Amino acid sequence: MQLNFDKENFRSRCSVSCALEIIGDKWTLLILRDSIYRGYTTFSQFRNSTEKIASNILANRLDKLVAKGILTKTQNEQNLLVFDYELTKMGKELKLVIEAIENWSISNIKGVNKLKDIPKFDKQRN
Amino acid sequence: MQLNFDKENFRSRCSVSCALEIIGDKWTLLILRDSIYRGYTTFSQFRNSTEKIASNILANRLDKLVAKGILTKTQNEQNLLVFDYELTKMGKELKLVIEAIENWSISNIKGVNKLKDIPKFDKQRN
DNA sequence: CCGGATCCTTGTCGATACTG
DNA sequence: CAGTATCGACAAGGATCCGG
Repeated sequence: MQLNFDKENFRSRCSVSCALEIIGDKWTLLILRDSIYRGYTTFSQFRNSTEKIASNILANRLDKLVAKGILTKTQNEQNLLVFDYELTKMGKELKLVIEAIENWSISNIKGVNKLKDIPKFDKQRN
Repeated sequence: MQLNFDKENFRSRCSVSCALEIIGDKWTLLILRDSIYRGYTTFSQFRNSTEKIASNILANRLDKLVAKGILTKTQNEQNLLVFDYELTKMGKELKLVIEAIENWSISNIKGVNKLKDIPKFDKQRN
């Protein structure tokens, strides 16, 4: 699956600008970080993540990511109350973007934690 | 020069989260795109760029980027009314982030323009 | 418990007009 | 030219509530 410029009414045709309209907000890349690097799939995993996103914002961002084809939403087979949000091919490819951001961060901000040093799941859950 | 986690009061110590608090808003990466890929340096060059940022937002973002050490601000020697905003080493290193975003965009959004295909300066200016 | 929805307050955006 | 001032609209964020 692929997005199409003509169906999205972006504000400009610039590749960077279009991508930022999809992933360039305060929370979306953090959700994707959790999905890609920590393996989170459920609403409450994302909600309880480090930066404490509000549930209404989270629901909104998950919806948008599903609508854009970056995540899929499926009912969990073990627990029917739970939905799993999982990366599509498009979503997995964003790993390179997050990697680039992390590399810049590590080089230029003293004292930050690397993603690989963070436990898959925060202590207070599960 | 380098930023320091302990002096910035970021909301978490995650490398990605910290970086996003600096560059992860709707406009900042577009300003940096213009600086890195188009060689823009002045307020009006940035203001007249493709996506038409409002002048108050632009002023705010330029101030923040200067404060964080990503751009420098110096008075132009030819025209003393003009200031030049130029990339520091930290700023130049963000090219890799923008590149990663562009690569993702080109792979996943049909019909976007590549940065190298965009003229250095938009027609209506200068 | 789980995945939201709703309400409400505060903050930010963005357009326009204006100033030194 | 490089910003400020103002103001309405909208989004963020926090708290709480709710159906399954």
